[in-house]
Amino acid sequence: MPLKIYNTLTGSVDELVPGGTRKEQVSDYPSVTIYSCGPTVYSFAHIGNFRTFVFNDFLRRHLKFRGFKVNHAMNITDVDDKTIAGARAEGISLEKYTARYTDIFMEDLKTLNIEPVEHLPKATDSIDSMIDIIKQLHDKGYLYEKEGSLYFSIAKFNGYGRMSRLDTREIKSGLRYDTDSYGKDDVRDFALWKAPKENEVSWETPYGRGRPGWHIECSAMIRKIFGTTIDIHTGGVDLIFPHHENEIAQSEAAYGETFVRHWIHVEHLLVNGSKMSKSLGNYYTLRDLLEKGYSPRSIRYLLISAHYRKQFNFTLEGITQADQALDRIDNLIVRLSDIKKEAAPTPELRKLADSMISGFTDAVDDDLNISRGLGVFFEFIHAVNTLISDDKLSRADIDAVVEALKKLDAVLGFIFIKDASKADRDEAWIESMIQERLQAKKVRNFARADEIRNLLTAQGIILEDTKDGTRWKLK
RNA sequence: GGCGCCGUACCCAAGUGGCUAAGGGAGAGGUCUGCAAAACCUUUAUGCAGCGGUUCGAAUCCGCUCGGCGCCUCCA
Repeated sequence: MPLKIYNTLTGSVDELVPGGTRKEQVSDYPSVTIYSCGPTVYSFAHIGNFRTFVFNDFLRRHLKFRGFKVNHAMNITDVDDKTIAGARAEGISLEKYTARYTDIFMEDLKTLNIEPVEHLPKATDSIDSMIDIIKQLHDKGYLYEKEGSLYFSIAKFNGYGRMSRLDTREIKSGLRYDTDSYGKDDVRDFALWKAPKENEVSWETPYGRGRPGWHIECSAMIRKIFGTTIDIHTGGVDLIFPHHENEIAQSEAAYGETFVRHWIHVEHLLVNGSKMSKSLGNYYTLRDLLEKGYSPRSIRYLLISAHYRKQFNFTLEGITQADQALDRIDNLIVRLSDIKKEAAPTPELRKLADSMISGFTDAVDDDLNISRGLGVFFEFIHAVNTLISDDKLSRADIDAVVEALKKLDAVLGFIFIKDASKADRDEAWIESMIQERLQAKKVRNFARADEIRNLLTAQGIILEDTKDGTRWKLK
């Protein structure tokens, strides 16, 4: 079964064909080239931003799981109005200012168990490629200059607005003007290169001093890193227009070849029914949530668990529910490791594990339907639990389950990461308390047994009495 | 005003023409237990916002109505 993903450009669920030519074997394909719109490093990213980044990670992990090679770039926007304003407000250099938020962002990615991508270019390192685009556009007559800024003329580009289906629309009249729209020939024309303002960073170019417009950096980096048409470009839905539409226009006008084959856009995270955004102030940063005691693992689970093309209402209760779902996974692992029976492996289990993996793969291959995939996974957990309860599994079966879980975790990235480690606790002491309690129970000194249990509970340690003994876990 | 998406149980969420409407949380019952807790098992929608229509057959297609959201402006 081929891997199919919704393509914003065509408006349909299309098979992913890296390199543009269909092959017999997945291994015959060239690396899947992916570009993801990254953050503007002017402050902390919020959890809505991370929905997209977690999605990017899920996508690349699934591609690798399916046997594709992946070559993935994500940009860091380190020069724009907000970063310039932020640096100025603190009286430090733009570099120093953006380095701080870049570091924070990278830490947050790591916290969420997001894999590093192959390329992490900064806008300010790609100025030469931007100038090349401008040169091409200049030579081909797509740009004009107004008051020292260079604009792209969308009227000259055939097919502008194809992806956002904007071409038939009228931009609503009476919209407020932003400072850049001043003097443009068409309101939709966009700045490629902005005239320098006083005390602002700027670069020298053959077309005058200035700094990059927003859209050009992505086109420039893609050109610089991948050279030609790439397979996948991802970002939030809010970038479809105008950002991605403008990228297409300037890249295809400059180089005369298809820019991106497959556009993938992630829907918004909502809070109380409206879009989470900095300007509305209704946002949580990752660090806000960690301070409240929620685990990165639960947050990753929550963000990944809803289908990427559906708006998702974010709630704290949702994180708690995610946490409970993860408990169910953890409990399976604990019960497995407690199996004592020695016997030959159960063929039934191997079959169960294989069909779980293929069911999961089919679900995720179908436009990354993670919700269905998780359903398959939890049905498997249920089935294995039943086998354990019926005493049908032996120690020889543990590996088959763990192996299957590891395969899944290569895609999900939340099964085997641990937040609070048992090793952080004084295990020997806990074990001794458990032994003392068992002794007390034996001589029917239940008051002492309960006292010990309460003492441990107060420290966040939960005792589980099973017929094979007592085990403990952290709350 | 233009374009688009969504409305499935107490909550979250799959399913987009055809067996008994996945899965997670919560609730209820059970197993285990000195009692608990935890864990596991069982269970919870004759119905899929409402009303019409198409069809042998619709949550799924079409129309209308109601409700919510997004984009059209910096934004993941």
